[in-house]
Amino acid sequence: MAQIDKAERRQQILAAARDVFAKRGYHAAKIDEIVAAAGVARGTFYLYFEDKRGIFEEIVDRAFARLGMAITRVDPAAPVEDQIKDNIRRIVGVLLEDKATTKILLSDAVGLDPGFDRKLLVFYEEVGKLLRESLTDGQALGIVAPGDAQILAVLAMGAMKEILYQVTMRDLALGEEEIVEAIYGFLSRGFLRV
Amino acid sequence: MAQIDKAERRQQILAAARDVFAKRGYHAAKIDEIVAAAGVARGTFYLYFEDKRGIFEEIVDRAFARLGMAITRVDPAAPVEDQIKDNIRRIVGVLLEDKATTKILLSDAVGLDPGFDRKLLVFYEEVGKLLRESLTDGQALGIVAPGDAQILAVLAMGAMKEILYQVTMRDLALGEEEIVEAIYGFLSRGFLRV
DNA sequence: CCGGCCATTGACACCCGTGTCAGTGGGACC
DNA sequence: GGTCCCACTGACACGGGTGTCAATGGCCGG
Repeated sequence: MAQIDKAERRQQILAAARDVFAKRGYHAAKIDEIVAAAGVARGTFYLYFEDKRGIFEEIVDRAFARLGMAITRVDPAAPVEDQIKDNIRRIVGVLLEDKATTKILLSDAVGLDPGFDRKLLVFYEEVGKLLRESLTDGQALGIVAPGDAQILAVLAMGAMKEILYQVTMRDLALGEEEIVEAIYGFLSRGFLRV
Repeated sequence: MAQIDKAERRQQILAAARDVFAKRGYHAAKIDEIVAAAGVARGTFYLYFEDKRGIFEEIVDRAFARLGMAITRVDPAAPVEDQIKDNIRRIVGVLLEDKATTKILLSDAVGLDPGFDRKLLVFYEEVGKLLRESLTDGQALGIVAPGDAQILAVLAMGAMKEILYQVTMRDLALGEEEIVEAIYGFLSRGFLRV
């Protein structure tokens, strides 16, 4: 076995774990399958990661970090349409770029155990807070419909999560820009025209 | 131990299992804890249910059945607002009435394993089909915004799932009617008023 | 060429939870 | 009161997956 840079080996195991978790789900993913996929022995895994839970958590944390980077605050003083669309575009981009990780985030990490549930809720709460504040600003300017900004934020996040969940789990053949436009249109105007 | 009607005993174990699954999540829920909660011995459990997976599946199937009953087709010839609101109201009602089961549906059953994922997707696909058809009807009549009805259906379901997920997992103090109105307003008109 | 270091290996022991099954007891019917 | 039946019991064996650790070997500096 060729000597490999430590960081690179870590990366290699991380990528294998991501693929196996995405394919099997957290519990059905066995360490033996991960190390086989990484082309490494069982013991090596434990040199680089605490345990199964640890590596899974790292995958999720990195994904959240990437997602967090993609989201920026909307300035309600400037025209909002492009700002909103850009946010949606970046989020969709990050999630479709690595579908294995997205499946892990939206499916495997859900309902793992109470501890992990809390981690997810905290992340969504942070994103929700940002969104809520933007909505509240918008309401003050009259460009966002009145109503509980907290609920609106949750509904908006849910819509996005679901379309990306469906695109990831079934292979809905949708282009990125098509998804972005659909989300934007839905969030901004809903669908009734009575 | 008093003799009990068989159906009642089954029910008793089912209820205990529901509570334990909701509290711990699927994998952390041990048969021993379920039977303890039911006040029954380990062996008895296996007289009534195939195995852990079996009882979990039954809980989910029953929940889906109840949910399915709550949803009715929207007749686009008649005024739609009340029909839509009634559907939302019934769905929200069913899910908030038994939060333990709702938590199981929206959290524990997600990403359990590929088999269960398929079951969930099939259910959402059925609901989505109904919704999609209603939306297509509405588009023909010009009362629903143009656009891919499939995507709109997914976005609408996602918004509902998320608000109910949040209400169930954190205890957002929201009244049922408040939730119904918020969902309806969001689905029908979105939130931008530019 | 040699010695030491360190990443890597994989067989193994331990753990924990599941599902089983031979035994128990209480109610019902005779 | 006796006997049969069946729901119920819970100790146990089995399986399989995890994390460990003593052994290995290749690279590098001397």
